[in-house]
Amino acid sequence: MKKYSKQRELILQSLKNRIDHPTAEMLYYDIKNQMPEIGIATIYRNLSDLCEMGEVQKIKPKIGPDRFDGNKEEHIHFECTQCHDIMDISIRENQTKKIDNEIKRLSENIDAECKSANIWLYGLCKKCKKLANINIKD
Amino acid sequence: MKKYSKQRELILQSLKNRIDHPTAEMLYYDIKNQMPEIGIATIYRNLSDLCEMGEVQKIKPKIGPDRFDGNKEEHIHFECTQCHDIMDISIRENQTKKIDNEIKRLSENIDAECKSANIWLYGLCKKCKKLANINIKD
DNA sequence: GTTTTTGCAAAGTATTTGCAAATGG
DNA sequence: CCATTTGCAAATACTTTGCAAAAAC
Repeated sequence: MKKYSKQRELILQSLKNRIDHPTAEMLYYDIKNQMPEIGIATIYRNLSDLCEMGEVQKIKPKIGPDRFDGNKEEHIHFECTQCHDIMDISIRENQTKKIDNEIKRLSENIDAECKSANIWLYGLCKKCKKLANINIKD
Repeated sequence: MKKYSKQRELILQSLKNRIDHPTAEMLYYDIKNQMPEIGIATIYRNLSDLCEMGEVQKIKPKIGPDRFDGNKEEHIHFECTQCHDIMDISIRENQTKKIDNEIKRLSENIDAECKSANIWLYGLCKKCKKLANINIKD
């Protein structure tokens, strides 16, 4: 049976308070401020548990260590190919359905039972797009 | 300037000959049969080069080390949540466009310039679906 | 001959595990 | 009390790097 732990609660709240899809290490330093004795292993163990509990999502960026996402709303991810920030893009019901229908149809091609889908977008984020424009003008 | 290398050629051919999205290590053992002196660092270095050259794609499964894909046709990936095999699903022109249009529209939500998209499907592959059915009957 | 690539070993990241002590129910 | 969780240190898994020798051009 799963027992409450102060550490797990802090990790979950800390993750929910940020929108930047931190790595385990980033969360570790964040939480160390409120609880200096905490160990990195506790972070990894709890993130793994929280994933299994469906409270948190582990995501794999193109570059760098795994990141974590505490957003439980329906959304997809955008990764900037320049600064590697990851952003959530929330999607509305009707969009979801349109895409899902199209995608689920694809899994018929290999005779598999598709349970879920994951969509990633890549490109330049707002910030990096702006920077790119400045550099062109120089 | 990039020079030809027997090793790189072998790695690329070996990857193109298989459909199982091997890890660097799996390719290493495969290629060791034809060239026993080869080192694992050569595999990693060349896979990384081949990625930059656009000959090969590095993909991140939910579980385990990075995998590599030598299929240059338009396709998406299906990962079995049971056996963790990864399969290609080829998509036809008209399907691609429908999905792409829907997806690219999403990136407008965050004011980013979307350059590419990646779709993953998850579920039970044909093999594991069959096995699951047998177990239910027992 | 110069530049690139190789194989090997060592180093570097990221993550997991074993274990005795602490905490939760 | 018993089960779970913790912090620490050590172990593991995966990948990259430095370097002298070999291969490509």
